[in-house]
Amino acid sequence: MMNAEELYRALFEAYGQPRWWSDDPYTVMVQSVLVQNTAWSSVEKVTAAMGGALTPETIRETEQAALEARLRPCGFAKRKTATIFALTEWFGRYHFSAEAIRSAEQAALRRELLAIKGVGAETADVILVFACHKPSFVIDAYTRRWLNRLGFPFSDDQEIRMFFERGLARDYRIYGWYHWLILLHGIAHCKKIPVCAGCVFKSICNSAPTTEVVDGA
DNA sequence: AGCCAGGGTCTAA
DNA sequence: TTAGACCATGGC
Repeated sequence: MMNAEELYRALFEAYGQPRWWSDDPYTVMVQSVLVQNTAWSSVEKVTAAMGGALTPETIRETEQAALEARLRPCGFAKRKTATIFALTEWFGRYHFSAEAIRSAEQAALRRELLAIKGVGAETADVILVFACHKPSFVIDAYTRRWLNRLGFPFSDDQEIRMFFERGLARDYRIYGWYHWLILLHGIAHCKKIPVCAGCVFKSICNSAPTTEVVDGA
């Protein structure tokens, strides 16, 4: 059974150097809410439609009904709008400063984020890693499914968190890259309906077909 | 048609 | 504390 670091190397080997979510912390905050239970293509569509308007200043000046209308393609527009306003207010308490959130204490930031309605563990951890530069491992549906199919007996997210946080250097960049690699792998091979052809983990994956299937057959 | 998409909240037992 | 209903829209 591979450990967290070996799995990382295998993903890196297969997918190469992953990109960062976004260098702009506010973009990370908004998109992490938009993507909840939603296809990434919808997030891109809305983000593109907003043009360069993804700033706290612009969002604060936007009427609630207007923002709802623009977010509609991502689903759950009412709730996501409220959450984005709340997140904006939270960021405002740090004067919309990247440096301010990055110099704050990780545990306090996580508590504050989780106190915002519409922000759960995954969204909070995405913001912690990609916006606040804190090592807080992001566990999403792909992560659970991937580990499960590789045969790990984890029964809850706490055990998954320990597996990664105990096995890796506490470097937020590794956490972010790791999450992005799992995402890339998930999209390519680890959806609910697995695509085993060409998967680097095929030989050790529970969802791999027992009888060999030739690509394209 | 019906399932799926990078979740989160609320409620009942 | 855990499982299930519910939230909404678009793509395939």
